[in-house]
Amino acid sequence: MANHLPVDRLRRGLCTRCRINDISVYNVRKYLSNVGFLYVAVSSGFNIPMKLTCRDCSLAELCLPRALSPDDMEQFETMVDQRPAMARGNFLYQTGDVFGGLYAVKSGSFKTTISASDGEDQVTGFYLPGELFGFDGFDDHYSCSAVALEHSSVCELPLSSIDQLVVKLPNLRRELDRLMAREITTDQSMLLQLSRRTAEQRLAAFLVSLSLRFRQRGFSGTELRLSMSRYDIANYLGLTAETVSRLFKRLKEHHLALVNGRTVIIQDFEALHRQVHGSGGR
Amino acid sequence: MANHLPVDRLRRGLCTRCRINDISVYNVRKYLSNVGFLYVAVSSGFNIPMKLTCRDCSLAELCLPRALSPDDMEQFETMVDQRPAMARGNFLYQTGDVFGGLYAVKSGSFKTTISASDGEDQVTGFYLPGELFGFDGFDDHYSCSAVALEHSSVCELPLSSIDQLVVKLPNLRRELDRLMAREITTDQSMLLQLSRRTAEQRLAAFLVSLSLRFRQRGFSGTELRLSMSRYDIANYLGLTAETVSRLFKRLKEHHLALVNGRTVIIQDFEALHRQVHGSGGR
DNA sequence: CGAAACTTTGACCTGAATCAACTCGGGTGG
DNA sequence: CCACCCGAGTTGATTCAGGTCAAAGTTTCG
Repeated sequence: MANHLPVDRLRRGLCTRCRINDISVYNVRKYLSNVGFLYVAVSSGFNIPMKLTCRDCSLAELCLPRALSPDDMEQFETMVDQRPAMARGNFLYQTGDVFGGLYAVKSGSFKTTISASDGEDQVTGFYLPGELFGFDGFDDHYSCSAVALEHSSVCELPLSSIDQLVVKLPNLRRELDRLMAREITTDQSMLLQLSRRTAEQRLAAFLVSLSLRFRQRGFSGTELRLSMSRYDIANYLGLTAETVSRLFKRLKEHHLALVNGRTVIIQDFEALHRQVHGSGGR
Repeated sequence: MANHLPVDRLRRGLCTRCRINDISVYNVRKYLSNVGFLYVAVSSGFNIPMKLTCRDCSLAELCLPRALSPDDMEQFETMVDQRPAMARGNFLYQTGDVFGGLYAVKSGSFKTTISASDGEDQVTGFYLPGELFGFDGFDDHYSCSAVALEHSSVCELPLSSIDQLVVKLPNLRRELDRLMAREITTDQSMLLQLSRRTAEQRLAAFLVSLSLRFRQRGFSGTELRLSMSRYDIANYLGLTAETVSRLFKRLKEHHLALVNGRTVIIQDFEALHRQVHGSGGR
């Protein structure tokens, strides 16, 4: 069960396999150094409490406070609460809960879902380490539910802190506005996806987006481990699990990607990219 | 060419037919008073410049500053620019334009569209008087284009003003956050619409939403005049114009609504509402 | 080790897209 | 004032992408 990650990230405590960024407290069994990469296998050791500052966090340059000066960062840190790790399938918040604050993924991953009156759910987003979510609650109550897709942990920025901080740190306000705008933009491009793209194009877009986000986080952009089920992917893309399964099969046949269970190896990123932006939808 | 509206709205200058809220400067030809309603016919008189304060605006209780105290409102007013009226089909801003500010619809209506790399457009929203839009630009550049669907005018809240005001008026900041969150929420419920609902349900939801919004604005909730084409509606709902046309026909047959060109008379609101929330999509 | 949850595969069906006429209404210019 | 034109809207015939149902694998995890 080995995986690779850049040395400097390991030093600062990022584990790629389980994506928990407190690797220093983990039981590291074995590692091999190799041209800037280490192969590590990890086990157990979850839930060890440890106050990690934002400055030390391996996700610092991806996360909310990245726009802040060192001084501002210090103020910011004191307002952030680190939540205990959560098991897969647990809710961080549910539809209708009073807005408590925003959350940054520290490790693991989350999905947000909105539910129709008849019980049908729609997955509205997946969130990877360093990504901020919870904006759907800014209007007093969360309109979505957030569920951990695997063993995960988050940092919380409570509403009260936000109100205090945005006055003191105008940069933070701008950054929050920007992130919120980005949430709107991605939702809207999803609208375009869902109504104007074929199933094939949607899946390609999904893989391309995941690949880019993984790479940004220092993971491999070509070997991905999906933390969400076929059902979640299908639901997110407005398809059925069966269709997603068949599409994965087609990707294999066309040598665009190797898919085995939840492991995806992207063989031809360019081709996938072309498929997304390729001429016309349906 | 007559239409009705509450007396108190007329005094404050709201015309229902053309939805221009400077009716006092219009040439009112004929009116009949009747149990709190007036029937008016209006003509010509567009583009007469007139500085209208937010406090006098008939949309005050719907628009952005509604959360402000009279004192705050006074500060707010000075920052709002009234833009000249625009003809149908003109762009207020286009994809890629540098973010200039947010816009509130004063009269008429707008659509926002996002365009795919291949030129295909997707309508992401329709905006009625009193509604605020332009949030898609908060991340430096507008990701959508905004087009006037009819003769329309807007109030502009420039970015520089926003930055100044949110510091002075915390209520305004909260209200902006709330509106932005609402934008996210409606986009996400559109995601659900597009991927989990049948064509019939989507159109029903569209009509229900329009009806409620018209009513909120003091217009009739049962007799609507659509300012957008079948193509726009279809595009917004992820359908084709042909399908929308057939669905309207079906609504007529089932006596749920009378549709004639761009005039819609809702006959059975409850039934439409049930259709939206009815058990299961597809 | 075994149950439950997730995936894959196949056969079949259907809702909405596509393509192609045709109609209607409003504006224009002779 | 009317003939013409053009874009918007309607209607019908046909097609097919992706949904549905069913049943057999395959992980995963207690």
